[in-house]
Amino acid sequence: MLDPQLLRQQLDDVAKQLSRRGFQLETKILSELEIQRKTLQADTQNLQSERNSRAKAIGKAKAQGEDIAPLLAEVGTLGDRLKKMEQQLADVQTSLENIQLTIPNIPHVSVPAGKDENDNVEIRKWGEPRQFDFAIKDHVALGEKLALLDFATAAKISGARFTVLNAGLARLQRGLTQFMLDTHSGEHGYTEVYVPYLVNADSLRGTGQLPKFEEDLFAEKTQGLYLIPTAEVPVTNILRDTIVSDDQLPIKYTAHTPCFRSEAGAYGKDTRGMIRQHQFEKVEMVQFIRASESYAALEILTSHAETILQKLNLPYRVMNLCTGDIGFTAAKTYDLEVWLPAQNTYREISSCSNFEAFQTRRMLARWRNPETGKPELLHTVNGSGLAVGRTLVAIMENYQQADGSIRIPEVLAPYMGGIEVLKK
RNA sequence: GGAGAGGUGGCAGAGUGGUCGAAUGCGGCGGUCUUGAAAACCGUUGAGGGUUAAACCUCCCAGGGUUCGAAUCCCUGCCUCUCCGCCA
Repeated sequence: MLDPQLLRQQLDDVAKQLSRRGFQLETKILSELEIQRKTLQADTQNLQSERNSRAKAIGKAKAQGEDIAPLLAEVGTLGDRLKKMEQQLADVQTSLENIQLTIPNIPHVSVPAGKDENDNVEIRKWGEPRQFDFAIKDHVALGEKLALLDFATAAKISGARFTVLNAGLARLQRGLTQFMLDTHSGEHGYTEVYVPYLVNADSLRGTGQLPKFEEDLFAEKTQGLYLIPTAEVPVTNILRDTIVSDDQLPIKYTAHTPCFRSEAGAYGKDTRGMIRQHQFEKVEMVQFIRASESYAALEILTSHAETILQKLNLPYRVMNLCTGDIGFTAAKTYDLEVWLPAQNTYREISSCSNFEAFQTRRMLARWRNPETGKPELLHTVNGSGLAVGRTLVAIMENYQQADGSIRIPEVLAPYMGGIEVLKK
């Protein structure tokens, strides 16, 4: 959510900045509602004030044993009028809020202008794609040949966009997850947390998935909960409705969770293999930070995700997403794209964003500034570190050998119980 | 699943229809005293809106209701705790 003050005072400027990302702000409706709100609120408060003073007078008179009947008569229909006006005000405020909840974040000045992913700007590249002297296979062919990847069985159990991992590959996924968590908690200073995978609507509203993106979620019917699309939701909501002290900052969490996405808008996209699944594993990093430090934190957090790719020796590039491609809640996003030889291209494996106060305003996540003594909104920065399923794909394809076997990256050796190669 | 208790400020905990946004204690902050510290004492200390500043308004889990007036009464929901049963 954007700052309501900003929407009141600099509506046209906000509209202009939002147009950079192709969003058209309904300035007319907003300013009309805002005028209504203002007058209604002032009138309502005046009536409330009158009610309060009259009620107090009655109380006082009664305490002194005076006859309160004439005072009661004076009050007349004030209560009813007030009730009506309060209702009107609430309606206007609800309308305003409903609009505000669907307005995306303002892109940071350093976000390049552009329409779609083709306009994203490459910031840097790391590693050399390996030259193969044999005909390479994609992860599906590799995995099925080794009997490690089983889409048919997953389809029988659940349907499309699921997979069953077998034996060494299942272990590799577990090892990868462990490796990522160990690196972030051990070397990057994050606190590991374990969180619920089912969350309520308030949490999803807090991080911005609701109300706009309900169709992307899996809903659980009996309790009205939702399966998390990312650990960002439960982890960020740890600080919802909380004021932390200055000496607790920055707060840095890492968590591993499965993620569940309906992929409603992705029919026919990435149908082969485990690139786009309804269920996948991800390790997430989340930072809560003072406003003045959030852009520096974004750079550092991005480097934490890069560290994982570097340790795994997987070539990648860093993209600065353009105004047309950044997510609804983000002010700036770097995507990390890993080299997939079978697709002969780079594919997204991590997304690192600064949300500024967009989420914390919805969540009321604040810190107390010791200089003013007042609570201020925190900024949130988060990123995948990394998407485990896609990392698995990248390892399979990049570490494949001529005989169809797959080497295990050296850093994962401690997690593999002596397995050095996945083979028949 | 059955039975009961309860949700109040950073924490603990009073308040059960009217000068209550809320006693008191602890904690925090400022000060006095002290060479310094502790102790003691004095003062101060919730959030949001609004205003140049004030006035003023809202918030005692959430949402409804009763009333001139609700933290306090009624209804619904959520959450927590205790006991019994079941159970990874």
